[in-house]
Amino acid sequence: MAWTDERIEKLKELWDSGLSASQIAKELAEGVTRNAVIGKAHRLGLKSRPSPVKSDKTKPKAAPKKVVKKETSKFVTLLDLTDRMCKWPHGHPGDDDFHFCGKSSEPGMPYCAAHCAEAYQAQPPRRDRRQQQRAPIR
DNA sequence: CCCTGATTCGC
DNA sequence: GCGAATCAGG
Repeated sequence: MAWTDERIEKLKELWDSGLSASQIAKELAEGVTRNAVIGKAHRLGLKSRPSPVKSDKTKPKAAPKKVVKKETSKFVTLLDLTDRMCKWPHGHPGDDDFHFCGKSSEPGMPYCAAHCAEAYQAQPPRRDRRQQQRAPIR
């Protein structure tokens, strides 16, 4: 697929319109991918516009932030866990305060007694729950 | 995971 | 010159 003058014209037009490369690719169709669009746009010298990535690394990054953090991680992290530690999670994975309970687990159990109780509650039967709520006779 | 444009490199 | 693959960030 060659870049005819028509296509190039349209490309410029759409690009200037602020459409994204993928949008333009869809618009032009004909087996044109966004990569093709971007590649051509570059060759044509079309600017980079609100390009998310590159741009400038103008990052003075001078925000001391007053007493940043505690360097001594007091949390039980995934790496700290041994098999006799309670693996009950606190927080969300990925958060830097994500950690585990870490207390001694019950023998053979992944959690401490308290968290075993949390984890292993039997779910009340979903069917046949109808009569449970009935007021005691008499 | 979805998206963005940028770059590289074999064709 | 072209664009898929890859990269790098949102």
